[in-house]
Formats: sequence, structure tokens, C-alpha cells
Amino acid sequence: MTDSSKPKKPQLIQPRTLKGFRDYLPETMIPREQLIQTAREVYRSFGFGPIDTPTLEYLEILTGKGSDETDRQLYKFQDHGGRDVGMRFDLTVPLARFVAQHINELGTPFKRYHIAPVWRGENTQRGRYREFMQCDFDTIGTLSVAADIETGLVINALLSAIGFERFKIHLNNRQVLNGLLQKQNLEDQATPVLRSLDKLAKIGEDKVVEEMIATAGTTEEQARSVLAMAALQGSNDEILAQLKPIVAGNELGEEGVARLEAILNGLQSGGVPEERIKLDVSIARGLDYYTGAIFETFLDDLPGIGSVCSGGRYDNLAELYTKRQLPGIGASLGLDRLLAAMEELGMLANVKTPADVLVTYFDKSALGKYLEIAATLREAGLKVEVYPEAKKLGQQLKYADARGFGYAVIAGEDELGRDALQVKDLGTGESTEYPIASAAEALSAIIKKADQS
RNA sequence: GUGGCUGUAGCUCAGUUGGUUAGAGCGCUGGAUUGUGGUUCCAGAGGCCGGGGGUUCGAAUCCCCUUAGCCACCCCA
Repeated sequence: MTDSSKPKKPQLIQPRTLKGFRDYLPETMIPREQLIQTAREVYRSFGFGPIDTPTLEYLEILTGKGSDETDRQLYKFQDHGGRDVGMRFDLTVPLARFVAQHINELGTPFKRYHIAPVWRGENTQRGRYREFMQCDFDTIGTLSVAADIETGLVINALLSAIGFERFKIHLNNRQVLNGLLQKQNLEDQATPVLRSLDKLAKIGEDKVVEEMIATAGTTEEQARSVLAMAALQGSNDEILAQLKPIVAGNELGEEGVARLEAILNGLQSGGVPEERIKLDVSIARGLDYYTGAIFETFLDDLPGIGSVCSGGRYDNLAELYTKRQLPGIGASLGLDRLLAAMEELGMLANVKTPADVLVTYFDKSALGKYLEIAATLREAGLKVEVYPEAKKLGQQLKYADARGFGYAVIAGEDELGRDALQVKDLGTGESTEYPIASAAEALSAIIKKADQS
């Protein structure tokens, strides 16, 4: 064989996605959109309003605080006008800029939710991508404990609406931690101390002590006293009772404990079952900017997946952009984690179509009739697909089955001849014949009933 | 960013001490006497063995580089 006899293959471009970026097929997108829709409805039911901000911000907005870590993870470049820009890496920094810019139009308290993708150029790991969705809700401009309570209520409502019953919202207050640190004269080393403390569950007590001594320069005694508090066990009331003497004499700590008590009472009044709330003095969250209440939420059936909804209170959201003091509190739903959990717990139906009903294209000469039937069904609120080819009925049903349709409408010459159609329940295999005129009503009643159960 | 493991069909994986035309299951497409899916049977399509370089008469197999994924660390505003 000579080279010249070979037909030249056209040079194909390998279809691929960037590292850390994903395509979503309908079967993953359907539960994803559903989850987002649920979150949206819950946020709205508490009066949070939707906002959006640009993907790109001036680099200086994003790097404001400017740690090396930020720099490493940030996607940044120069736009065509030579401006230094970056892609948002979370929704909190854009929110800070947003409220600083618009607070006079918005007024306080300002409650918003923001569901949007963010980008971080960090190394990928399971469940960690370079492009991912955040679902934040925050209340800006009030210090009231009512806002702290509401954050817990929203978390409870969110998880309930998604379909979870067994979960625990872990609650803590940075004021308590900071109060203790003040008593121990460790307030200047708060960040490294808390960062170490946050690893307690992961690396164990002795390692944490070691790390505190090494990175925060504490004495062993100081480290042990911090840990002793974090190790408090018992019911929420018992922990509160134990905390009181520990922070006694320190204003910040006392206030923190009082606030925790108020939050617990408020959550109870708001209807959160007691077993879903757990006072957990050990959670600190590695984040510097939290100053008050802290929330983390774990699924009882899948604790290993980590917190699926976390947040807390911060003193001054927008200090980099405005002189106005804007305290706030909020939390963020871990969309990807939740979906992974739901998948693992078998909570997701394996469906590749959003439609309820497939109208089969059976009698080749009756396309108009099928389109008419489909239109009527849609008018009754159903999601309906008409099969586009007059293939064998068996193949069309196979298609309907593979995609996860619940029902198929079958109408050949016989049925159409008597102005009827057959509705086949693809779950049970049973068929029922209805007059065309009343089929829409009957089907939508059936589907509504099936959705509820 | 550091270290370890892995890349063979759309997916999950076989593939002998290096040896002819690289296989299976699932999935996909079509068929099994003209109106009924999920089970079964038959057939078909689909692979530069992740990419590049090297060793060799000969490489999916051995070596180097690169890229992607997984795991751990770091970090997580």
C-alpha cells in the first residue's frame, strides 16, 4: 500500500471539555434544575429576592483582600480594552460590591438569593470542579437575632422541601469561641487557632494541639482549654449550661451564649424539630470573616459527604467598598454535594425526559390528529412529546420506556375511528381507552395523583 | 502547588514472558410473518489501545515526556 492510495482523512478536532469543567446531559440536568427550582421557591417563601451580577469583575474588586491563595485560584486576564478582569470565585464578594454600590436604592434590611456558577482554578478532586454552582441566600443590614434564626429556618425548610427528613443543623457562635480566646489571651492568634480547631474531627485532639502550638504559638495549656470547650457533649441545654461558667466574666462570650440560646428558642418556635438542631462548639469554619452564628448541615444517612448547607454571620460585609457598616448573615446550599448524596441514597428517578406523555405516531396518515391530541394535553398542563416518525409501535414504546416516560398515548385507525385514544401506563403496562374529548382531563388527573404519592 | 495510582469501544473492564485481522458484558442501531415497551434470540455499527517520542525485526504490553481522571496533602475568601 502506498501513501498516495490512502484517502486523506479530514483532521478532526477532538471533542473534549476543560479540566474541571463538565457537560450536563438531560438526565443530570433534570434533577439539577429541579433542585434549583426547589431552592428558589423556598428562598422566595421567606421573602428573599433574586439578584444577579456579572461573571466578570474588575480584578481589584475580587482581589481586595488579596491572599496568595486567592491569586492562585482566580481566573484572570485582560479584556480587549486592556482592563484587568477576573471571573467571580464566589457570590459573596460580588454581593459585597453589589450592596456597597446599590444599598441606597435597596434599603435595609436587604434579603437576596443568588444562584449562579462560579469559577476557581484550583486542583480538581471528587466533587470539586473548576466551574460549579452556588446557591446563596443572605440578609444584609441587620444585627437582629431574628435574622440568625431565620437562616436556620431556611436551611430546615430547604432540606425538607428537597425531601430529607433526617439531618442535623450544627450550630455554633464565633462570639463564644472568641470570648474564650480572649480569656486565654489568644485573640490575636484567633485565625490559626480556629483553623486548627476546625480539623478536630479529621486529625484528632493531639494533632490539633500540636498544630496550635506550632502555627499559633499557643502553650499546650491554652490549646487544651480551647479543645476542652470544643469537646463539650450532651443535649443542647446541657451544653449551654456547661458553656455559661466557661465564658463567665467575658462580655463577648456571655453575649455569644445568650445569642445561641435565643437562636435555639427561635428555631423551636419556628417549628424546627429539636433533633435536627445540634449545638456544636467545635465547628469554626475556616473562614476568617465569620463573627457570629455559624451553621453547618449534615445528613444523618450520609454524614461522610460533609456539610450540605453552611453559613454564618459576618460583621461587615462590604468594608472594602464602602464606609457604611453592613452586617449580614446567610448560607449557601451545596448543590453538587446534595445531588451526589441524593444519587447515592436513591432519591433521584432515572429519567431522561422532562415529559410525562409520549404520543405515538402510529397511523401514518393521522399526524394532524396526533398533533391535535398533543396540543389538547399540553393545554391541560401536561408535558407531551409526539414521536416524530411513524415507526413500528414496539420501537416507539421502547423509546418511551428507555427515556422514562410515564404514559404513552396510542391511537390507530380503530381508536380514531371512534374518536378515542388508548392511554398506556408504562409502569404497570395497563391500557385504558378514553374518548378524545375527555382524555386530557382524565390523564392530568392521573398524573397529578401519581406526582403526589 | 506537592506526592501516589490509573488511562484499551458510549460505559465497566479482559488482553499470555513483547508476536499475525485487539475481545467480552452492558448500552446503541436494525431485525425475529403486517397494532403494544421493560425478558429473550439474531445481526450490525462503533477502537490512531489518551497524545507525543524512544527501545525493538515487531509495542496495547518496556522506557521517557505530556495530558486527563482518581486518592492524599495544601487550601477552601
